[in-house]
Amino acid sequence: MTTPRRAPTLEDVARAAGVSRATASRVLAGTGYASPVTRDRVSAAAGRLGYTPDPAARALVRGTGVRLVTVVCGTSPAVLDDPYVDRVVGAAARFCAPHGLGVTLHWLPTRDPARLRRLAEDRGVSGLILLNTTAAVLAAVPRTLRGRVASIGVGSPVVPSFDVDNGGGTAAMVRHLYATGRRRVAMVTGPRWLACAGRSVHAYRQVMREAGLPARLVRGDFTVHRARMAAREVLARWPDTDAIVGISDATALGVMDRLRGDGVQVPGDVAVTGFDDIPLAAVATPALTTATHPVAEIAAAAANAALSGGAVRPPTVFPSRLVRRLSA
Amino acid sequence: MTTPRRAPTLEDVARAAGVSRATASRVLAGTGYASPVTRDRVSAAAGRLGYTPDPAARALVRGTGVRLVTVVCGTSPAVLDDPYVDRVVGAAARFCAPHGLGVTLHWLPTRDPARLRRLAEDRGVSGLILLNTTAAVLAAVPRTLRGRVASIGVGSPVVPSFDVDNGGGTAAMVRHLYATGRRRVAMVTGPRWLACAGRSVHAYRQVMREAGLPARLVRGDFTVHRARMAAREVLARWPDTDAIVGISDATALGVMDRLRGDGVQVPGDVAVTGFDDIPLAAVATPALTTATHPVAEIAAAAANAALSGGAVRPPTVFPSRLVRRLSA
DNA sequence: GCTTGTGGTGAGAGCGTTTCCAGGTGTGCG
DNA sequence: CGCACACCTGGAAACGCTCTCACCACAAGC
Repeated sequence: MTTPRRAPTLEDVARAAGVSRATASRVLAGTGYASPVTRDRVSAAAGRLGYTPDPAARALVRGTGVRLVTVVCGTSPAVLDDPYVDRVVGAAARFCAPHGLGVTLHWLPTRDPARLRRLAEDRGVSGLILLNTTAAVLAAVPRTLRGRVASIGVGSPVVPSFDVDNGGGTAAMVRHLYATGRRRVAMVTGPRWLACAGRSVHAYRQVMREAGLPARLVRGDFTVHRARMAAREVLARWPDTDAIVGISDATALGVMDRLRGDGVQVPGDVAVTGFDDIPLAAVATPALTTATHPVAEIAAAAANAALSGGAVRPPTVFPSRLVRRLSA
Repeated sequence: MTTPRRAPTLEDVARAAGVSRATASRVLAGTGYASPVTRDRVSAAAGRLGYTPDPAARALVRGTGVRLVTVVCGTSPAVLDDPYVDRVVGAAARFCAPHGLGVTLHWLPTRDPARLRRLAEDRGVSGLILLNTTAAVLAAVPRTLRGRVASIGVGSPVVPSFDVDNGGGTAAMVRHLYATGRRRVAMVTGPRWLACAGRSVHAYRQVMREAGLPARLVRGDFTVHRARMAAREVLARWPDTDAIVGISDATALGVMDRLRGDGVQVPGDVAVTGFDDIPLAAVATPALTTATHPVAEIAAAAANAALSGGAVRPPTVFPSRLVRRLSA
């Protein structure tokens, strides 16, 4: 009877190549000296045996941790239920797989950013992606974490940050509405403390101001439920509204649902736009005009930054492209 | 100047409690003997120091791995892009976080299930969740993996499996259509090789047969794009169709979009139903009648099974509840 | 008295890796 | 020739944890 086929260790590779463990390690890591012939023999042996380094042993000796944590800031753990979070986690997991690193999800109360310290001290954590942070949270990032954190959605001078060009996308959207004759354009936003929402709102305000038009803002929270109520509020306050900019596709879909319920024609009476270009935007009624949001690319870039600990550069902004469909 | 606050180790806890490392380990793990007073002292010390065991060290010595891999079977890596996969990964990540385990994503070619062996031999892997598997893939699960695998979506005698009650949900749906007067009910399915799709189709066939009605089946693939084409095909082949059962909400939404484009009234001319109850189902036009699908619960249960290595029991079936809205 | 348990404890090995350090060779140069 | 210096290698010490094993004290049984 054969043994249950233990995974090959560095020791096995070294023995097969006729060198010491230290040498094998050096060759495989590509650090330090190694003669060409040893190099070949070691890599050959490793290939033949199908060697993969044990991430646990490696993490232990390097003191480097074994998982990437996606930290979602918010007022309650319910923020973890957002499909957006799942997309980020999925993309991060895809990125981390080749490194033998897993991904984990964690809720951080916005009111108590000090809890970040726990994560900073956890030896299992090799990097953090901060989602939906605030300036306060970013300020609470302990020094020991510098180089292991990346932020998605809010820029920072001390943490590498990544996001879609909310401002540019929203500005283009509002201009598009203007170009198609809309003048009484309202916006359903997200929570005020979210920076990405802030940038969108800012862009909206700016374009409207440039056009000499007043801003019409109603707060939402990214859920379709809240968006429905917001739509009603918009029409109650400004009955002549002829366009509503949703901060996200879910928001826009909620708005359209409400308008339809009230017998308002889209885009005939009121044009509606979203942001994100989720797959279902194309099959909404009418098909939703929106702007792209490369979530997966952004998450991968953030994961990379959180793991490679590069220098802090100005926030990386991913372009957003207008997708014109029927709703506006 | 203080040192950068190294995370406390078991050694530190032991010293603080005045016992040996071995004893501290026993107390914290709850294994073996320990007098009540020692127990108290150790737990107190651990609490005071904020001790968390290093997952890497623990995995190393226990030979237990450090991440849970979500294996998605399919013909191309594109299967990883399915939002459903992200939801499973997100839920698994939430479940694994307290254990210090990360989650990773991996594509397994349906044609080449032997590649599972690589994962089985990877010491970094402590458990596997198989998604969209086939009987062939399940048969290829190496013995060394028994007790560390769970399957979502397809049952197996050797692997604990979990899924929503596709059959029951679909049967209830078809009966609902029948009860509301629909007699010429078609179905847009998923790929034939997917077991979950098979169960839905089977249930549909059975209910139709019991009612003495012929089955009308068109294959889809869970994308809205394919669903649109499938809808057209349905109407081309059976112009008198008065209801279409979608295998998923995305499918149903695609179907509705096509019907609308063709000037067919929903639910006036044709009723349409989905499956999953995604948030956007409620804001579709018309609001989509569908069945619930507790993805997060299922994923958590599967993660638990893959990690705890319990005995193989008959597949665990999570109930699906009918959600009646306007489309049927 | 001596054995046999049984509850409680600590010394120490070992998990697989990286890395420091102490050697070796050889080559070039004074 | 002697010495520096580059190149190459292996021994061994960590990293933080679990777990086997040996040990000690005490009680019960012959």
